Amino acid sequence: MPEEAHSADEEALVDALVQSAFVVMAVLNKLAADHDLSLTQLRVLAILRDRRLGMTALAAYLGLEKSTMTGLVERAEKRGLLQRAPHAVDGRGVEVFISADGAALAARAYDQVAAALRPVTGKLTPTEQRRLQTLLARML
Amino acid sequence: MPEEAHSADEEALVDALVQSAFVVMAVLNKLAADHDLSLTQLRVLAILRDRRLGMTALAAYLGLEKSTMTGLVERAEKRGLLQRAPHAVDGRGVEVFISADGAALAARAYDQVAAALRPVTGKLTPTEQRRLQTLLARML
DNA sequence: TGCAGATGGTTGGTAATACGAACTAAAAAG
DNA sequence: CTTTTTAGTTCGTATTACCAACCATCTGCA
Repeated sequence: MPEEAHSADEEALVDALVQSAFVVMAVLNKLAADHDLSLTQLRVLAILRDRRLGMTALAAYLGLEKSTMTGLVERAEKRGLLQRAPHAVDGRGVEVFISADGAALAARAYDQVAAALRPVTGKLTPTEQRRLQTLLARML
Repeated sequence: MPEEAHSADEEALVDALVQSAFVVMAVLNKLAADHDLSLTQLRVLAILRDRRLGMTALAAYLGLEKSTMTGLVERAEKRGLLQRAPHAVDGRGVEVFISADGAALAARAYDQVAAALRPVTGKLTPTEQRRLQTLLARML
């Protein structure tokens, strides 16, 4: 028994969204791999581009358990992409923030994402691109 | 040095695409987890909904190494979601195909994806939804 | 026909990801 | 000043995924 009836239109939209998600993810994944990063690590760098966060907050952003973060951050720190420092006020807390190397890598990766997606986005005219962007923005 | 200059428009579109990809992925991931599946396993089920494939072909669809497939398919088979049979003609080959249970689960999951995305897609009017779908389809 | 090379899969080893449960230390609440 | 909550880490486990090495079979070609 289906959860709920759905129209052909809805089906088409869901398909399109899922498919485009996989395309984007494939690009991100490959790009991350080129830099010897996992997708998650790339996400961490992206998140910390303009923020400093504690482990728990970071985990929340990513939708992961905090216990997962320890190793993740540890490895990134060992590679000099992130840094950890005890929280100024809260004696338990740790603040994670991006290093210069990490920021540079994040910036480079960002450009590469745009470049890698250009063949895809390029199939639309500039007007269409703006319309697509607007629709997606409205949806999120 | 940036790979290539990019406009503010392009940046906005890339951001929107990436963000929507993560939203969709989060939905898929959670949904898969609800069924005790990984995202990859869910993908396998989706792919095999209307096909039988060999291990190598399946790996190609997923963009993974064939050695990765062995364990993946093995576990899914053990759970009765997939089946394996020697290829009729090619003595080396294995054909992987979905079982009745697997198909049922895939169908259920599909409905749930649509349902889970409804709060998101629902932010657009039906007309906008159609336009979005059209634009995404043109792009892919 | 017969053998060299290509192809399909598995195996084994390794690293990373992610979870949950249990634990320490510090902070907040009472 | 206890009790409880919160922040992070540690430990054990399963899964994902890769690579290299490895059979078995199949294909091309001499």
